[in-house]
Amino acid sequence: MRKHFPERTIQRLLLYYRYLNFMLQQGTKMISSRGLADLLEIMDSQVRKDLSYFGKLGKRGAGYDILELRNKIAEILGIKSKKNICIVGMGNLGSALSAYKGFEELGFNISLVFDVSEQKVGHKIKGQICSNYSDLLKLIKENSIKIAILTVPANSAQETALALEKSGIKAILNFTPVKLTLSKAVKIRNVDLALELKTLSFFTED
Amino acid sequence: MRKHFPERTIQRLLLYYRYLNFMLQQGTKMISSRGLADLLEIMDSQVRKDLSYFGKLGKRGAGYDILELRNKIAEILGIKSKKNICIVGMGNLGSALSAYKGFEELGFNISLVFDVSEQKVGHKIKGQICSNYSDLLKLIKENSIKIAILTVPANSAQETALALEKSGIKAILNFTPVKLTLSKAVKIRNVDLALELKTLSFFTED
DNA sequence: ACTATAATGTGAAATAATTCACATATATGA
DNA sequence: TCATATATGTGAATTATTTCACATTATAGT
Ligand SMILES: NC(=O)c1ccc[n+]([C@@H]2O[C@H](COP(=O)([O-])OP(=O)(O)OC[C@H]3O[C@@H](n4cnc5c(N)ncnc54)[C@H](O)[C@@H]3O)[C@@H](O)[C@H]2O)c1
Ligand SMILES: NC(=O)c1ccc[n+]([C@@H]2O[C@H](COP(=O)([O-])OP(=O)(O)OC[C@H]3O[C@@H](n4cnc5c(N)ncnc54)[C@H](O)[C@@H]3O)[C@@H](O)[C@H]2O)c1
Repeated sequence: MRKHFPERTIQRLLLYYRYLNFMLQQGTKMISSRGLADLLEIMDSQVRKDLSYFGKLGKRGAGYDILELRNKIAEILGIKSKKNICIVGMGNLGSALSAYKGFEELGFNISLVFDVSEQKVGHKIKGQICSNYSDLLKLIKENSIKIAILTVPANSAQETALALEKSGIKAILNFTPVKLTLSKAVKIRNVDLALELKTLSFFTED
Repeated sequence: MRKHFPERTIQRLLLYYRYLNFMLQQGTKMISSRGLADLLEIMDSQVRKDLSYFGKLGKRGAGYDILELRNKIAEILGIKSKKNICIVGMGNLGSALSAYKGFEELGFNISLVFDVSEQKVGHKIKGQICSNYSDLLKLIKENSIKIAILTVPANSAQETALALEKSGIKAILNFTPVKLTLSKAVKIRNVDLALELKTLSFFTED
């Protein structure tokens, strides 16, 4: 099985996964590529192509067994094994994210959250006790955490990212509007919400 | 002169815009496509191709005049004219977004925020007085708002989206993990944060 | 058992986005 | 002024992704 799939394919797999789960709850047993495609408003051939990267998962003439396909996708995406993550910067956005159930559903567990502020360190925020940023290196190493969500102010972003790299973090979901510069060993994904809004707005008639 | 460009081009234009602003503050006058490209870690030919969609903006042998280019991009993206937007659902995420300065920098103004909760309606949240969801139609029409950010719970998402459509909204930035079904006249852009995290995680070695 | 219908899996074709390569223009220094 | 270096703008080539088209297999009805 190759390790070079379009990123979009992986993202669609996740969307399939959500719908399959929903259909399971409804008690449906089988679904066709067309059925899935209609739900997502994409082409059925796209669904088949996406799934075909990972083997022959369907049955000609019948479609896909929902339970089987759901489990297969969970396996492909590694959803069964919980991954611990941390959030750095428990301000407006960080604390909102720490309360979000959607991460858990995809196999993540927020096991540490950090801040520098005296008001926050040692206190519960959305059910999580906030750790001190000065213990970042120690705690992340101790807990072997590999993934971090970065929600500190823009002007501390690069510095914080360096600390994360030092502590052994291998992937950062970066919400700051800052281009982080780290070694190639750390994978960075930028989520730029202002950019999302502007893109939407640009392609909208008015 | 719109609509036929890759979406990614528009997004990169925004990133160029941020860097150009920064360089202006530094007092730099000119920048080459290579210079910009290095900052964003992309190809210089990509920068030139992006800009070439909008005319001959540079000077051979010299590069791009930063001020000129910045203004041109602002014009292309329509950043000079403020656009009013609203947020529906002032919970964890909605209230974090309402406090975000990044929207304003790209020409947006959050002029209305809505919730259904008695605790919130009529009270200030992050400096904004929260309006009652039951006044949505009236207030959005009165203020001719065309863009909405949707941050209500998943199970009210579709219903709320329909209300937004009815009130004249033309674009929705949807943070709920729900596929909204509206007429083609309303542009929808989904921001799926769990999906972003999972995509990052999938393509990370461990 | 047979026929009509449904649906997959996959090369091939089409479409989209990126990168290359270079002719052309400008700038700089001797 | 001339030579050299710099850098744009853009077709052409390449690479990536999506869609088509159909041979193949399964199902359901009679
Ligand atoms: N608020 C939003 O909705 C939003 C949206 C998109 C992007 N962002 C970006 O996310 C980041 C955070 O935004 P916010 O609105 O939550 O800001 P905020 O000021 O509310 O929160 C930042 C938090 O980080 C803490 N902090 C500062 N330095 C730190 C460090 N070195 N280590 C750990 N914690 C540190 C602060 O004490 C504060 O609690 C910013 O970069 C912002 O641009 C925010
Ligand atoms: N919290 C996050 O970081 C996060 C991340 C990604 C996506 N999301 C999604 O965003 C949405 C909101 O998440 P949240 O964590 O802020 O939830 P939340 O429960 O904190 O907030 C939801 C708010 O919406 C209000 N509300 C309910 N029905 C409404 C209606 N019809 N009109 C207006 N307001 C209404 C509620 O009173 C509440 O204040 C959810 O769909 C969630 O899946 C949240």
